[in-house]
Amino acid sequence: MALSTPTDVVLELMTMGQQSAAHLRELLMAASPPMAAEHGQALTAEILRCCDRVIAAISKGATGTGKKRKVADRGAATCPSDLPLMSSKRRARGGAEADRVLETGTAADGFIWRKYGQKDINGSKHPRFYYRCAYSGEGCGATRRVQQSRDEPAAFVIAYYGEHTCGDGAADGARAAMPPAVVDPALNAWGVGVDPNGGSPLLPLLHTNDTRHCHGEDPGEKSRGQWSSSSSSSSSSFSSEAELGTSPVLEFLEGGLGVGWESVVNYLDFGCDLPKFDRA
DNA sequence: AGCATTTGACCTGC
DNA sequence: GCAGGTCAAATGCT
Repeated sequence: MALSTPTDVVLELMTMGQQSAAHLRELLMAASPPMAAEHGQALTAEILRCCDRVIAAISKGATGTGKKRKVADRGAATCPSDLPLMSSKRRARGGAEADRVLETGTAADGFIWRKYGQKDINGSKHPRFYYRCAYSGEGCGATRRVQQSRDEPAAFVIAYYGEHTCGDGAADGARAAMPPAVVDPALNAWGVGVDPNGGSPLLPLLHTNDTRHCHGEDPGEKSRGQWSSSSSSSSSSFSSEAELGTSPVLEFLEGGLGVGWESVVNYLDFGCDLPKFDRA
């Protein structure tokens, strides 16, 4: 592949996805019964809209302002399926850059996550990563766990816990670019998330009491330093899970909609410089 | 200097 | 005792 940057790759993949969706729509129009065609067209239209938005956003952001942290600029071609290969306690400067994979930053779900832990999980050859909303300092209790799928290494199982109370309005737009493939943890089955409130059918299923759309306060400060250890010692006292039951608020397997989405999501989610949806 | 990231250590539940 | 989840010191980057 001659795609030199992650942005190029994402653009290429999104374009592929866009073409596939367009093709699907044509097929639906030609072959499906009216009802199915109607639903199918709505879905494909949504997919196309998402592709357009992502492409537009990336194109706009591809001009080089990408300034997450340095790591975002490095991992280029190595992002997707190579999960971070941690070496020693601290990666050596310089040398291992090619293998570097960003682990935090803007994710495909539009929220900004910060990694706070990593753990080797029994029976899984891939470690599990723990992320917390970057605005947890403001009391946002959302966390997520990311684990590379054992069966399908190119896919990542992501589980969300807790609720965003950080008022991330910008995330709404970004969220529209989420992959449509959703696993309902209760059903343990694939499906297309349809927002019961009439939102984007591409958005994952959320509990109805999910309060993601919270007050949009200015997240002006771009960084908050170390986690204000307000929760001090009781490490597992995180309450959101208790409030919401034992199952994650949202869980889905990224990579369920074919090569395009899978790859794109992997790129986006692991930090290959998704154009930042400005929170300010 | 300040903030982000890494990762070993610690905590908790089973 | 073990495994999963979290903390926080150490370290790197801007």
